[in-house]
Amino acid sequence: MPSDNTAESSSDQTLGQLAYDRIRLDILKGQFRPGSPLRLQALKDRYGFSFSPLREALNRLQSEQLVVSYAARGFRVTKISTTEMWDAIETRILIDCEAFRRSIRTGDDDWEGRVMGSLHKLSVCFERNLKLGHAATEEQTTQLEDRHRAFHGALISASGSNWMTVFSTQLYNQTQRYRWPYFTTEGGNIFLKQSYLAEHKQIAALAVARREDEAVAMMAKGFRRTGEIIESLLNGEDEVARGT
Amino acid sequence: MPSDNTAESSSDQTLGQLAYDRIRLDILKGQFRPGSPLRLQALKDRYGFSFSPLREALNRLQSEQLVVSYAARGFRVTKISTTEMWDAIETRILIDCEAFRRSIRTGDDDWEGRVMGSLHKLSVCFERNLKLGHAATEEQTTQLEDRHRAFHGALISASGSNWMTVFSTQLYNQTQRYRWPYFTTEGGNIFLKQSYLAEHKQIAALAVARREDEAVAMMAKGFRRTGEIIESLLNGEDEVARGT
DNA sequence: AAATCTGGAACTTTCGAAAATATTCCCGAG
DNA sequence: CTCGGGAATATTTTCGAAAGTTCCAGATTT
Repeated sequence: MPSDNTAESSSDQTLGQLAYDRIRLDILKGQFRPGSPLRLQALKDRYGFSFSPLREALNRLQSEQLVVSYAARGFRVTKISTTEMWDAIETRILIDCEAFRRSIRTGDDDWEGRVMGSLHKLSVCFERNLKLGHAATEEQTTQLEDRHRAFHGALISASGSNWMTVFSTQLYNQTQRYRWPYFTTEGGNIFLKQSYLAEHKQIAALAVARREDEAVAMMAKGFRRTGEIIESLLNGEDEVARGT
Repeated sequence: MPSDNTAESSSDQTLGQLAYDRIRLDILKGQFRPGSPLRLQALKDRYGFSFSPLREALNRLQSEQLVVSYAARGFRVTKISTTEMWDAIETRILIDCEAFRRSIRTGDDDWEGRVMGSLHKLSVCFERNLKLGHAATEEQTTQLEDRHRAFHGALISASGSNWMTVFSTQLYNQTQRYRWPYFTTEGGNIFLKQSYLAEHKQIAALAVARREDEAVAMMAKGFRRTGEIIESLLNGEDEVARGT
């Protein structure tokens, strides 16, 4: 079954690349608790890579703020907290909305195609999940996340700005960290909410209709609403709520 | 002579840290031509670090878009071009202006102090440079750049957003790459233009006067004008103008 | 002459161990 | 009992060499 994401797919990846991909995914999925140390020996045992590629991966993740390092004391998963989450969300609104605006203004047929195409793939997946009525398997959730990411990528893919794309991706990664732990719960799984899919359909419709302000406003609202859902769930937990 | 920047200064840096700092600085100063390969042996000879710390540094720089890597073919300095420059400038305007706005709205006495203090240090340096009337030494230019960076950092230092700060720094680095090569030329050295200092003084004045819109507008205008100066100089050169 | 092999040099990437640095734990002094 | 001191242990960081790729030039074939 062919993969969904737009990976570069060249068969010649270095081990460092692979290690980077796998560790990043595991952090995004919360396999390592935020704030916990990433010991090299443990990573070696887990993935089978040796020190060099692991170090390579960790250094890159450090620049992307998924990992922090302390001189001679190794690496840790970056902590999470509601203030950190809101910072990521509000900054993403700043970036994505501007990139979205530009795309709506200058996007051509190809862009519209990407938007509607990725929306369709998201919908298919989404409805399968809705029909299930409960938390899906890990693999299904992964696919849903991938397609959700692809859809948001498509929306801003005609911005013409490389930097906005890079930053958007980085912030998407951050927010995914907050979403993922709740995909197993009823109330927290946004992919189980009918309204969430409807909202995305409407954003796409407004986009191709070139109704810029409405589209952008709806996107921003969606980001904030997701934040509120997560926040209410986070407040129910001890460990994270008082994130130092 | 104590350093100007707000480095963490702890005496215990790893070699990887050091290598990262030095290579980054050399890229920003154009010591390596954009697009040129960064061979490990050459870097080892130049800095005296061995492969591991060098690799560490290069991987981090890759995440910050200062170098690109090709699997099993090593690292290169990322290319420059006018379109890349304008993307960095416009994205920086988006980020910095929002962060500036927030700082003006919520900044306290400490923030005002940082703004006026860093402005003063910049002015002193600037005027010494102006008095010289010609291109300064490398060391003087470095100090000027450091203080210029510190001033812009101070302006947005009360934004409350970690992400905006991170992105702003990254974009500042990019734009510095374009400025630096022209510090040795009469027409291109912005630090030799009286108006450039006056503008910065005015931005600071408007900021502490909480005249938000005017301050932000002037900042954006300044960024764009610098871009135009660089662009006109770049067009005079072959190699860079047709950046693929 | 154009295109395709092939061998070796130049580099990059990876490994495993040595060196350097932090952390833990135990013990004795106050 | 509490508080350092200091060896023993755990971990990170760095090194140099081995393994694996790419690149290039020259020979060989179409």
